Amino acid sequence: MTARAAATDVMGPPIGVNQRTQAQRFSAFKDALRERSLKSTSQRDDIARVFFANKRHISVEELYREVKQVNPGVGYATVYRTVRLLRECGLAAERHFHDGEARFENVEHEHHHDHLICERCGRIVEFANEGIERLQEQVAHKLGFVITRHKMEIYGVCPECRSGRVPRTASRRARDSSQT
Amino acid sequence: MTARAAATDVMGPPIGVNQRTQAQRFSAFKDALRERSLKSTSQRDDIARVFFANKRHISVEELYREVKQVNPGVGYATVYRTVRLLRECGLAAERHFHDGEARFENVEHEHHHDHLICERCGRIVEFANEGIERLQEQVAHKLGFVITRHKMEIYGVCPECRSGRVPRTASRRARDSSQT
DNA sequence: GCTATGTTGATAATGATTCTCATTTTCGTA
DNA sequence: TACGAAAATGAGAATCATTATCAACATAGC
Ligand SMILES: [Mn+2]
Ligand SMILES: [Mn+2]
Ligand SMILES: [Zn+2]
Ligand SMILES: [Zn+2]
Repeated sequence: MTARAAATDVMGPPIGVNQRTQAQRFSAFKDALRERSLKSTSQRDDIARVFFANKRHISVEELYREVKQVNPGVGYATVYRTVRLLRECGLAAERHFHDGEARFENVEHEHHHDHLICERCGRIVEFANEGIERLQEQVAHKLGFVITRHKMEIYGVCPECRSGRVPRTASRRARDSSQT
Repeated sequence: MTARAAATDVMGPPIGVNQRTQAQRFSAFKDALRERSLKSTSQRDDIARVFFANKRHISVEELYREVKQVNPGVGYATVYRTVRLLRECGLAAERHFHDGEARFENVEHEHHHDHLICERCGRIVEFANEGIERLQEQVAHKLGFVITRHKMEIYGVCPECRSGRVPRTASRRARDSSQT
């Protein structure tokens, strides 16, 4: 979406191409509801719209607050329920970055990716690396396992944080996913 | 410790060599207490002994139950406190395998390792792979990060579970770490 | 319009972990 | 060996994220 570094050798193919538009995602959601004989409601629509429009890796708390601004009546439980629904429909992916709360991101079908997380400022950078994936397969195969999924997160300090002028506190997990 | 496959190419050097004995670990613990001006108590000793003697990847709940058998007066909070202490002393490593509760394992200084987890029976197999570690470093470096730690878990189905005769339920996370 | 059925919001419940605090232990020192 | 400051303990309350409950309320097909 934003600028991309030409680091394809180590990084694998660019992340973020071939994304569905917000509108496409929204109608995919409506279709999924229909298929499952679930009902369309204003709160589901609002929550989904905010989710599709949003930056990546949003927590339920954050999503709840944003939805409140467009539809103040929505309850916490409904946000939880809808986010679970989005996950079940394959439109949202749930992540757990060891900061207690779950985070959700839009699913781009084509590209699996993993994460690099700055322990100082909370920034999250995505990456995909074919070599790592291949080695994982090899290891699993050697041990007789068939992989269903995997999780890999690298924690460290991002370049901005290392360069001295730290983005102070407060804006911790607000800033998110520079999508380098 | 047990039999080891000669899969060093993909797997890296064998895990589990150069382990300290239980007694060595225990006295390292006592030393750590002294260094920090913490007091030696019977409950700390009992909890630590059980932990050092135990199989890998034990949950606080499990540890609590085992400690109860040797010292029924020990409270839940003390087990939590002691396990945290062991972690701070570098004698225990905390893991989170997406089954809600934290698990702790003895730290073998020489060998970092990652995990393969069977989603069917809960079996946990350890592995170390130099190639993966190297690629992680490369990816992080390319993105300007300095790695502090990382987490990688592969989930799948183990050979036993695939071979039909499933170790029924119930023994879920009892069986643990075949240390292939 | 009229229901059957799914949905909602408030709130209680849950499960893992941490905190509180009154009581008890430990251990260096007299 | 006895003291007493400092630390540790156990029971239960508190916390935090998430899920369950349930009465009141929309939705959608007829
Ligand atoms: Mn992501
Ligand atoms: Mn392990
Ligand atoms: Zn940072
Ligand atoms: Zn299995």
